[in-house]
Amino acid sequence: MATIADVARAAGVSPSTVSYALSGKRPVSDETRRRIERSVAELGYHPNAGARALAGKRAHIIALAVPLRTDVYVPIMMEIATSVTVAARKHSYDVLLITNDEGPDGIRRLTASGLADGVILMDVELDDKRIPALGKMQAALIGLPEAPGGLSCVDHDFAAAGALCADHLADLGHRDVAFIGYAPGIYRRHAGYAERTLVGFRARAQEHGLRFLHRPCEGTYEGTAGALGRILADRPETTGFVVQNEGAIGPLLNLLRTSGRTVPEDASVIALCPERLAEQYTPALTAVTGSAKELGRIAVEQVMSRISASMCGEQPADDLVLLPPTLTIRESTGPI
Amino acid sequence: MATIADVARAAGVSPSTVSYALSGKRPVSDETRRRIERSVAELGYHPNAGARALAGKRAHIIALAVPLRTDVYVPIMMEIATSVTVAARKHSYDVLLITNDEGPDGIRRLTASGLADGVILMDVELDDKRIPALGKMQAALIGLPEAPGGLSCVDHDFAAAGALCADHLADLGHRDVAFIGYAPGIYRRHAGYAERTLVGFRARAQEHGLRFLHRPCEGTYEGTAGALGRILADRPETTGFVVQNEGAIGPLLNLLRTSGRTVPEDASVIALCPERLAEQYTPALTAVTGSAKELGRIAVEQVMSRISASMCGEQPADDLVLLPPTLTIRESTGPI
DNA sequence: TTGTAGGCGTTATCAT
DNA sequence: ATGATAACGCCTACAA
Repeated sequence: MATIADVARAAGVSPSTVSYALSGKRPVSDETRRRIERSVAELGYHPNAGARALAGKRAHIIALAVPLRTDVYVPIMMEIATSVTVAARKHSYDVLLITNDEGPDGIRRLTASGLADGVILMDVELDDKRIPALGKMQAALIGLPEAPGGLSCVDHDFAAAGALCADHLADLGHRDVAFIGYAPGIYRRHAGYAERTLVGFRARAQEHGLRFLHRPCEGTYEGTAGALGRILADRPETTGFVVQNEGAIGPLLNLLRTSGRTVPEDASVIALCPERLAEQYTPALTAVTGSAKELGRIAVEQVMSRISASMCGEQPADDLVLLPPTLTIRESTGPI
Repeated sequence: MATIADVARAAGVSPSTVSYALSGKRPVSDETRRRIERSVAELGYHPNAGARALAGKRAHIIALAVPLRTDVYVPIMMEIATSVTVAARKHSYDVLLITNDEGPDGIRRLTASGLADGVILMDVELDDKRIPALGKMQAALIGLPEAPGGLSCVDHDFAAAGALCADHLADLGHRDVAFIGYAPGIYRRHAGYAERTLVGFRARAQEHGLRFLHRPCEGTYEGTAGALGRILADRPETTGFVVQNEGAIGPLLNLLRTSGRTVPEDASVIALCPERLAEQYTPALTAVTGSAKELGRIAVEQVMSRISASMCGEQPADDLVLLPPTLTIRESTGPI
C-alpha cells in the first residue's frame, strides 16, 4: 500500500508537508497542496490507521455497545446503530461494535488497548454495570442511568411522551382510559423508559381528571387478551387505550374488533411506537414517537465533543438531552 | 496506560519475552510465563491496538458492511450483526461497522488504511457494486452474487426452503396452493433469495403435481387483500398458502378469518420467516426457517480462514455454503 | 512555507 | 529459553 513517503516523493515534498497538508494543522501553499492532493488521489493513499493511532494518540474510532437482549424493539437498535455510524463518519470516525456479553471487561479492553477514543452505550439500564468500567473513557449513554452525574446522556423524553398521550385523549373527550404497558418483569426491574412514560402519563391524566388503569402485558396474543379482558371487566366504560408494547398492538386491534368495538368510533387507540410500525396497521395508528436517528446522532456529537475536550486537556462537560416526542394523529383516535 | 515495557519490568524480563509469552509464538518457561501473567493481570495490560497493527501487519479487525435499506426484515440484520461480533471475538477479532452509503469507496478506504483485515458483506445483491471494490481484501459474502467465483459466500438454501414448503403441503393432501411473495419490485430487481425460493417451490410443486399460483404482494393490508382476492377469484379451491413477506402474514391471517376460512381446518398457512415471528401469531405458524446466527458465524469462519491463508502466503480457497432450512410444524397447517 | 528527526508500542529477526 | 534491536508508518516539535 502507498505510504505517506510515496505521496511525498510523488509530489516532490517531504512527508511532513504531506501530513500537514492533510491535517490542515499548518499552512501549506496552494501550489504544494494541489500537487499533494493529486498524488494522494493517484495513489489512492489513505493514512495507515495503526500508525496514525500510534503517533497521533487517537484511534479515530468510537465503540458502540449494543445489547444482546432482544426484548426491546430490535429495528430501533439497528436504526440507532446505522445513524451512529453515519454521524461518526461525518467526523471521520469509524464505529466498532461490541456486545454486552463481554460485559464491563469489554470496555476496559477498549480503554487499555487504545482501540477506541470513546464509547456509546446503548440500552442503558438504571443501574448499569458498564458505567463503573468506563474509567477515563469518554462516553455517551443512550438511556438514563440512576446517577447521570459527570456523564453525557441522551434519551427520549418518555415522561413528555406519556403526557402527550393523556393530553390527546383528554382533548378528544375521553374520560376513562387504560395504559397497556410492557411485561410485568420490565416494571419490576424498574426500566427507566417504562417507568418514566407511566409517571408522565399518570400525572397528566390526573391533571385532566381522567380515570385510568395501568395493565402490564406480555406482548403476546394471550397476554393482550388477558390485559384487555381485565380492563373491560374492571372498567367497561373505558374508551381510550394507550399501548406501549409493540407486541400487543396487533392483538389489541383484533381483540377490540372482535369485542364489537370499532376504532376509532367506539374506542381510541394511541401507540407509543416508531412511525413505521404505526403506519402499517389498519387503521393507521395515532402515535407518539421519538426519532431513533436523532438519538444516535446526538450521542455521537456528545462523545465527539468530549473527546476533543479531553484532547485539549479540558474537562469534558456533562450533558443531558431529552428529545421531545411528537404526536402524529392518524386514524385510530377520535372524539367520543 | 501500561505498556509491554511496564509488564516486562514488573516481571523482570525483556519486552520481547512478554510479547512471545502472550502470542505463544515461541516457547517460554513456565516460571517466566507465570510471572508475566501475574504482571499482566496486575497492570491490566492490553497491547496497544495501533502499535500491534503497525508492527504485526494485521489489525485484528474485520469490517461488517450493513445495508441502510430497511426493506428487509431488520431484526435479522441485527441478529447477524451480533452473531458476527460474538463469533469474531472468539478469534480475538473486533468488528467495525460500515454502512453502504459510503459505497465501494468505504471498502477501498478500509483496504488502503489497513483498518481491517477482512470484510463481511451483508445483504449481497446479484450484481453488487461493492464486489469489484474488494480488490485484495479478504471477504465473505452473506447472500449470493451472480458470479461467486473466487469468493467465499454463505446464504440460506432458499431453493430448498421453497421445496420444503411444497413437500409439506403436498404431504398434507393439498392440491391447490398459492405463493404470496415479496413486492413486485423485488422480483423485477431479480433479488436472488426471492427468485431462488420461488424456483425451488415451483419445481417441487410440479413434481408433486400441485396446481399453484404465485402472487407478488406489497407487505401492507391492502396489498395482501389484493393478492388474496385475486387468488381466490382465480382459483377458489386453493387451500394451501405459502407466505414469504413478513408484512403480509398478519393481514393474511385476518383476511382468511374474515372470509370465513378457519386455519388450519379450511386453509393451511406456511410462512418463510424467522422462528420468533412465526411463534407470535395466532395460530402459531408452521414455518420454514434458516438460522441467522449461523449465517453470521459461518461468514466469520470464512473470513478468518481466508485471512490466515493469506498471511501464510497461500491462496485463500473460495467456499460456498448453503444452509439447509428447517421446517417447524405448528398450528397453522393441517390435512385437507 | 517547508524539511529533519525523534518517538509512539509492538512484533520479529537476529543473536546469545 | 531469553535479550537486544530494527523496522512498521505516521505525527509533531524543532530548525531553517
